[in-house]
Amino acid sequence: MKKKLYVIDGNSLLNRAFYALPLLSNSNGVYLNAVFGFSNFLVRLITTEKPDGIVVAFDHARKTFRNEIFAEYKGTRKQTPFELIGQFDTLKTVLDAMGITYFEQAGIEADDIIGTIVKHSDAQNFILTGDRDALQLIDQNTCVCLTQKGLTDIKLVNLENIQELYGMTPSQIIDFKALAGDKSDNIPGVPGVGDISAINYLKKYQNVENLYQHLDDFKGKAQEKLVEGKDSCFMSRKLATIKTDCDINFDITKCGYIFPFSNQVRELFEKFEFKTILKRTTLFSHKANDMQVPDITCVTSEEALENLLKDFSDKVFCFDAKDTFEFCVNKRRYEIKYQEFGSHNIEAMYQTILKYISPLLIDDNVLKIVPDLKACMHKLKTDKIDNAFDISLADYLLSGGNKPEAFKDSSTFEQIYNTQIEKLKQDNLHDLYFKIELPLEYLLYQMENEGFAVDKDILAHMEQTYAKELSDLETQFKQYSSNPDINIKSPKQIAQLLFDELKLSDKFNKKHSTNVEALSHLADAHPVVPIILRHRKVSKLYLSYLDPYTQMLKESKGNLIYTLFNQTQTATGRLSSSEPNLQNIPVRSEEGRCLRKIFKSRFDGGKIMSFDYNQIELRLLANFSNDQKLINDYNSGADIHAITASQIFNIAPHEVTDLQRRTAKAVNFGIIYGISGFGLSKNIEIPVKDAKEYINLYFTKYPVVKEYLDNLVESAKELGYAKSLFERRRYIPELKSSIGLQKMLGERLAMNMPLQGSASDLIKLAMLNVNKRFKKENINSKLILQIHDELVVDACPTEEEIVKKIVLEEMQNVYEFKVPLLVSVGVGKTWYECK
DNA sequence: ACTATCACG
DNA sequence: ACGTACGTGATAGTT
Repeated sequence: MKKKLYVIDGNSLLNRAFYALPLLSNSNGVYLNAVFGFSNFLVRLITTEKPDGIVVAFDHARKTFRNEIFAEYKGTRKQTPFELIGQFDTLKTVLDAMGITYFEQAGIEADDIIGTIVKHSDAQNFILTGDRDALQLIDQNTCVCLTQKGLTDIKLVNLENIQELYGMTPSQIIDFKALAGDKSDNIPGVPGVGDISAINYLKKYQNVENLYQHLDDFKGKAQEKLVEGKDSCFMSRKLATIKTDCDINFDITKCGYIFPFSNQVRELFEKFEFKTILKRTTLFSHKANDMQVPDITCVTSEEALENLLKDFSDKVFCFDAKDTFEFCVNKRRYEIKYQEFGSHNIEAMYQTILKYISPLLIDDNVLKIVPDLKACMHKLKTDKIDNAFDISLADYLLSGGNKPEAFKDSSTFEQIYNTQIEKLKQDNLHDLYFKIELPLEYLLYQMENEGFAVDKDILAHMEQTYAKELSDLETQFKQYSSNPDINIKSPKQIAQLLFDELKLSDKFNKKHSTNVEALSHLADAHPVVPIILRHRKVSKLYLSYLDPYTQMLKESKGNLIYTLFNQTQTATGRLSSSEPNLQNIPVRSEEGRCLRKIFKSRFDGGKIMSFDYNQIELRLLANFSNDQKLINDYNSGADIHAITASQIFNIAPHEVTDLQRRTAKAVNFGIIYGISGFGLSKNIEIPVKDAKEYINLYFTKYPVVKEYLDNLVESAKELGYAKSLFERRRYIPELKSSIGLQKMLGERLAMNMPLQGSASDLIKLAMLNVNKRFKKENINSKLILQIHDELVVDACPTEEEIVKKIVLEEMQNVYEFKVPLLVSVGVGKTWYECK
């Protein structure tokens, strides 16, 4: 077997990685997205292809021998963004650590190095690049892996398929550029000859020499162009020809690499915070240090635990309750595993542990520091933990929209706490943490424990109905395909059936997308399309909701479904809900909405009550911007979108048509999301020009809003972050990007965060206030869900009125504004009837 | 592990 | 010239 040598165009791939991945920096502010993409690419290459050798080639400087032939060669190239420049050297340190050889040399390009290598290697060569120039190097021993978009999608081009894919032989790639030129490299070619003529000429004359010997075949303009462009043509050919005789020190025996990766690689990746790669422990030859040295003592009996805690005199108790219980006494780490502690299971272990640590937990003079308070409460089955501090929650506020890290070693918690406390004060986050987030964690624990009651009969009935329809739809679908094994759930196979086998075409859908939007255009084109659409809808309802709930309740004695509220998940300060997600129960379509009939009150004769902030984000916009006109408009009490429409279209509110209101509604959403003409145009399917016009009209009517939004972007640029009403931060490094797209994204984030973030702040505060009132007034009804701008209460039959009064008061009066926050109430036996 | 799709605010 | 609405989670298919 021939050895496999992979020759990588370092510039091309690092560039691709840079533009394919979001621009994120590690905590030191170093940009590493391209290095991350490249490293991932290497990992994938090494683990799946198992190459015998890898070598990387880089360009050395902008000026090369080609600039001596033609000064403007690559003259139209844009400056490399500054975020990328430093990543080249960083990548080289990674390659060094992996033992991968790389080449760069003054005066020549990566392509020339690659050309020289493949001509001198006796291996099977695979060139990895995004640049089609390399196709000229294809021969018996060499093929090219072209990255399509990003780095995951790769097209293999070899001697067998190049003709079919490009209509040319490898050497004709050069002649093609000699004729058609290359815009990106600024190779002129023959002026006036484009891609199509170039291919036709080459089909007939094979190469440019032969073509110019048959100039007589051409007439008029075509001949003129060729004659005039002859010099340019041959010069272009020189420019496009990759050198294969560079003076480089290539030795195939030195193209190996170290795998599994050395500790050096691990240390680099740790510094770079490449967590997803580090998690794959099999990639590394040695285990991470913190796994290697278990400086932790196992506690194996109740007596041992009791003795340890007897001596406890600290003012701080650090612990973590997961599958094992870890804690810290006198700076030493201990852990308890249920098997070695003599317990039957984890639950039993924690009940025993609780007996011993409960005095500490309720002692207000002992500070409890934990990495995830709510998770600990669940394990210990108690919220009687006073004077607690959650370092993940603090980290969430402090890292302002970046993903919090996991805290593992309890002996470090106290130090982390000390640092965080200082930082919270510094960043004005102290109040947000102690007055809102930390108290809220206790409330969320309560809510998670309440659960949502389910009507098992209705659930079972719906589950069966949908299961039946689902299997009927699959049978029907299969009749339309020649392939008996076709899978209706595979977008790929559906695209194949619709666009290849049935030859359906949609001029708006060149990408052959199979989403609802694309398929609805085709609904009348073929009877199979409605079946697919129906299947999508039904399988969504069945697989995301009905089936999982059925499974969950099968194993439980009661009829309650419990969700988790994740408090450190979102960039804006919202909660998220999972396992199952109860924040995305269908409501927009009537059929989906029927699922809400499953959710009912736990009380006999009780009611589900839903309280919904009306357009909270728009009302906040009016308040924050202080646009007197907007404030007056909103205070007039009429329909907000209709008012906006009357302003945009310059008509009286009662003259607003449905379409105008819909348009205005979309404009209002656009304002919240960080407006863009393109986004609006796509959303309501109008020309970009019109969308921009509407936005302009809006800002003409509300100039102060425009000024406010501009200021938000300015302030975020200055500070490096956007902030909410209660000082919650979201860092926006994108604003500093020199890449237009990233920067514009940053600007939209800067406009959206203060609105979305403040709305989250406010509903969190309202939840705490509602809870306080419930406690004070001995309410037995239960707050069970929060859905961003909505609270759901399960109300006892006797408390309906008082609950309504309390929740309305607390939500509407949560903060004093010029434009008041309004809340609408829905009440019903089931969640479905809450409208 | 990533992508497409679709449910919600 | 190019391509963008903001924030989530679950599922299945594909790599």
